Parts: sequence; structure tokens; C-alpha cells
Amino acid sequence: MSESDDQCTSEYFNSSVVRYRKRLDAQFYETPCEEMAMSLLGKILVRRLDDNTILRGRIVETESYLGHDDAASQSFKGKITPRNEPMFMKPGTAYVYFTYGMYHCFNISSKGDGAAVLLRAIEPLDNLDTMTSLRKQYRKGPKSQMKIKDLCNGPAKLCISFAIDIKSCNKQDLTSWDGMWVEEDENSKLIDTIVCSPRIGIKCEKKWQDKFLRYYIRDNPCVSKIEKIKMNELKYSQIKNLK
DNA sequence: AATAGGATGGCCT
DNA sequence: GGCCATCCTATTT
Repeated sequence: MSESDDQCTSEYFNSSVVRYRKRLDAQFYETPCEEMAMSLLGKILVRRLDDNTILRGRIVETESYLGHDDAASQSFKGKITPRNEPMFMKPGTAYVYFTYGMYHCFNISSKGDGAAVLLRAIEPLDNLDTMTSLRKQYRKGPKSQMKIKDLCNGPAKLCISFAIDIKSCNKQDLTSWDGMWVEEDENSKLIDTIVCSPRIGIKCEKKWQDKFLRYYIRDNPCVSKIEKIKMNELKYSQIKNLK
């Protein structure tokens, strides 16, 4: 495999057959925010560290931030600041921001006026030892045992596990950068049900606080939080326009 | 199992 | 100066 091929695809093994996963391209990201958030479920996030270690995990939980009309969005009413500028950049641009004085959150810009999708949880797949090490070195005090499902089950946790921060990742183009990208995966077509719920941790006008703009794969153990009451459930095969 | 409070600093008004 | 798309630990039930 040539170096340029390596930037666009990766190989994996299944029943002794080498298959190739395709990097999601500009056409994939050229999609309205809510559809993109659902389409990203099941896809594979890939991160290449400076030492060439490749981290992989399956995206299992996302949230839509719709931009101009969305009271919970940092780009509400079209507000552009130095921080949220990537929300207005080309679909497929990484938007990483710093929050609560110590954490990062990772979004991908979508089609739409200042719209982006927040990645909230990932099922770790490759190089879990590196992810565990990154998480442990971030903590202070005694390092308690880390379960696999706890490595990336939250927006800030997945940033730590995947070494995603502003300096290294913000404003990068995921369709072309060799430090991080998202891959197609045939298993994403096998998702049975997507659960929709209100978004986590937002405080705004109730109308927008209550909207079902969070999406996760039902029954996946790596989702950040499961609500006690029954939420909207959508059959994956019946959702229109998924890529 | 559920809840409360502290950590910690950039951003925006 | 207040807010914040969070996480972790300790405490209570």
C-alpha cells in the first residue's frame, strides 16, 4: 500500500480476507446536521498520533448543534467568534474547543449555517492500551482501574483517549488530513435501532433544550448515559437519507 | 443507585 | 464576573 493510499483507506481482517475501509469524503459531510449526526453512528474514527500509532473506535453517540436557529448552539443567531469559527468552515472541518477549565470537546462541521455535530461517545477498537495510558496520565491522584467501556463514553473522555486538543486538531480538514479521519464500515449498515433523546448538559430556552437532537446506538455499552424513560426509537433501515 | 460539590481556565458581555 | 455541549470523588440512600 502506498503512502497516499494509506491516507484514504485502511485495511482490516475479517475471515482471513483483507478488506479496505474508505475514508468519508467531502460528499459525506455535505449533509444537513441531523442526518450527518445519525449517519456518523457506526462509522470508525481514526487518529494517527505523532509516533504513528493508529487509534480506532466506533462512533456510538452524537449530538446535533444546528447553528443559527438553535438556542443551544455556540453559533446561535449567526454569532461568529474566534472560538467557534470552525462551525462555519467547510463541512468536515474539526471544531475542538476547551471547556470547564480542563476539557476538550470535538465536533465536525456539517452543512448548514454554523452547524456541527458533537461526538459524545466512542466504542474503543484498536490500541486500547494507548488510550488507557492517555486517560491515566490525565488523572491526578490514585489511578483506579479503567474499564474499556469507560475509556471514551463522554465527549471529553474521548478527546483525552484520542489525544484530541485545539493545538493539534482544531480546524483540520477530516477529508484530507492524515492526523485524523472517519472511515466507512460495513457494520454501520447493521445497526438495528437509533435512540433519540434531548441533548446532555445544555441550558437554554426550553423549546431547544427539549428537542431530540442526541442520537445513540441502542444497546451499545459504550454510550455515555441511558435515560430511564423510553425515548424515541428509529429503525436504522427506515431512516431516510443516511449515508 | 443517585446526588453533591470541587477542579480549573478561556471565552464573552 | 459569570458561564461552561464535563469528569471525578465522596457521601448518602
